[in-house]
Amino acid sequence: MKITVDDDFDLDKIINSGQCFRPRKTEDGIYRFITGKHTVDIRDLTKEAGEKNVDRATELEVSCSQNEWDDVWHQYFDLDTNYRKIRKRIPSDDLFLKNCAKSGAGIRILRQDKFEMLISFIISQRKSIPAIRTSIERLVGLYGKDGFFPEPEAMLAATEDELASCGLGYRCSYVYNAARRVALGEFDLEEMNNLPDDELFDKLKSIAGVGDKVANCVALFAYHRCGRAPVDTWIARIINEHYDGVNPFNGYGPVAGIMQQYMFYSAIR
DNA sequence: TCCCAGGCGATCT
DNA sequence: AGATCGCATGGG
Repeated sequence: MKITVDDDFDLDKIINSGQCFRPRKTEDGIYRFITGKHTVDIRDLTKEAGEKNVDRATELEVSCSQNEWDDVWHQYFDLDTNYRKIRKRIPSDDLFLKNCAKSGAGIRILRQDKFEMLISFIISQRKSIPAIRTSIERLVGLYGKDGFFPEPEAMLAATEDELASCGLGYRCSYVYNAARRVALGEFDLEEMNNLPDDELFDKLKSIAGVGDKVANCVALFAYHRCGRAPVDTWIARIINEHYDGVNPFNGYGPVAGIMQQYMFYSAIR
């Protein structure tokens, strides 16, 4: 089925923007995304035709039905938000950000699975992105069904040796305890969707292994709190080198997280 | 082999 | 509050 997206939309940038770890591009140029119990294969017909242009629409060929696209993937890719408009509203005196946004045009802030983001970003601390991917895929292999990310309940049966075999190292107890607390209902990740940003942030941080950075990543990439801007080593370096050590993200208001993604992508690519 | 990775918690001052 | 330090593995 064909889908037209009349806004910034670049799947290569999305899967390489560090916000997701499982989506991949196959050798045939097909992008595979998985969220919850849904999988979709996408081809970018515009890119294949060599006609990719940030100011024009993108034609996609998707493997799912129109209903599934509308119910799942439309929201997942945040297609109700106009990124082009947001990107062009960046004031020209912030030249560094403007250049980052130019190189990152096409990135979207995905609405990803809450439990998957929580576990993934707990794992992410002090790991390279390839190493994060390896650990997550091992978790999926051990506790997931049919290639989907594990249910929290499935991880209750985990042993320390099994988790260690996923390369989690000292994060084993963090991952196990987070999964246990979600499985036992101590943390209702869906209910937390109703909390204001600050309360969501504090609640996430009450999980061992979740600090400022991980809590902001979960808030941004699972709860779509686009005013949150995670500060990691890359962003900290940018703040020091380009903003005189003063965190600029408060000034970006409700789109701070989007600006953070442009900068992060620009830094790691 | 060596170095460091999308940080965090504990333990200081 | 702010600074420092140890931490388990895996990529490059």
